[in-house]
Amino acid sequence: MSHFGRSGPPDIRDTYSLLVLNMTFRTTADDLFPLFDKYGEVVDVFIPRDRRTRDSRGFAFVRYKYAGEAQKAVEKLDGRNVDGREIRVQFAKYGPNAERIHKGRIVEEVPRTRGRSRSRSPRPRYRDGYRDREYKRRSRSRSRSRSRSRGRHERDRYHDRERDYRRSSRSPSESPDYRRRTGIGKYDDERRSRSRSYNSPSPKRSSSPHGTPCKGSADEKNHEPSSRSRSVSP
DNA sequence: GTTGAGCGTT
Repeated sequence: MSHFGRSGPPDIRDTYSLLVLNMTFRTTADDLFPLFDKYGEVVDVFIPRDRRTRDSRGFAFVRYKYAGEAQKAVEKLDGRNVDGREIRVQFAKYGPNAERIHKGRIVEEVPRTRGRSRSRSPRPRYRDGYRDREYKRRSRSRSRSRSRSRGRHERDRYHDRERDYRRSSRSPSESPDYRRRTGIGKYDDERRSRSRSYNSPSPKRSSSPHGTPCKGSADEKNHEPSSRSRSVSP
């Protein structure tokens, strides 16, 4: 029944997309469909989810067949309590392929890179950039609210993914060990050799005389005797 | 198990 979003976008030619925000992370399309279907013909309900965890991201897209119904749903369902949380319903602003949408309807298709459209719009991300800058300026002791949990977790997850991918290296040729073994990493050897020549104390080492007059020196001092005397043996 | 501004799919 509600296999929306399972086979890709059905037909967004003459549909009006609504963006549902502030909904629960556990709300699914099955929960939204009946709600929105009561106010009009819902063509598709899609909830962007994580690619790996398949977790809901907290918002959904509801496509209506007619703008009037969509508008009605926006007026009626905006602020409706769903699963113990007031959802925010509004017209989608951007399409799946970054098309410009007006009132939920695509009014400007995405310019294909056919070469014809030489006058490609720079399409600057003022939103992200501005937000980032503002966030940077507002940071310091402003770590309140502004849940960027997704971003942080996303990075960590991606890191984990990369690590997993590396660990499960399908072909040994992609393994660094293999590269070094084959001799491709001779540069690494050279670099390592040069780096290994720590006979001459490089000034950029951890022990900077007048670089880290902080507790680092204290720690070193603290660790020096124990490490040198090495009297602490099991 | 958590999270809370946002704009999207095999």
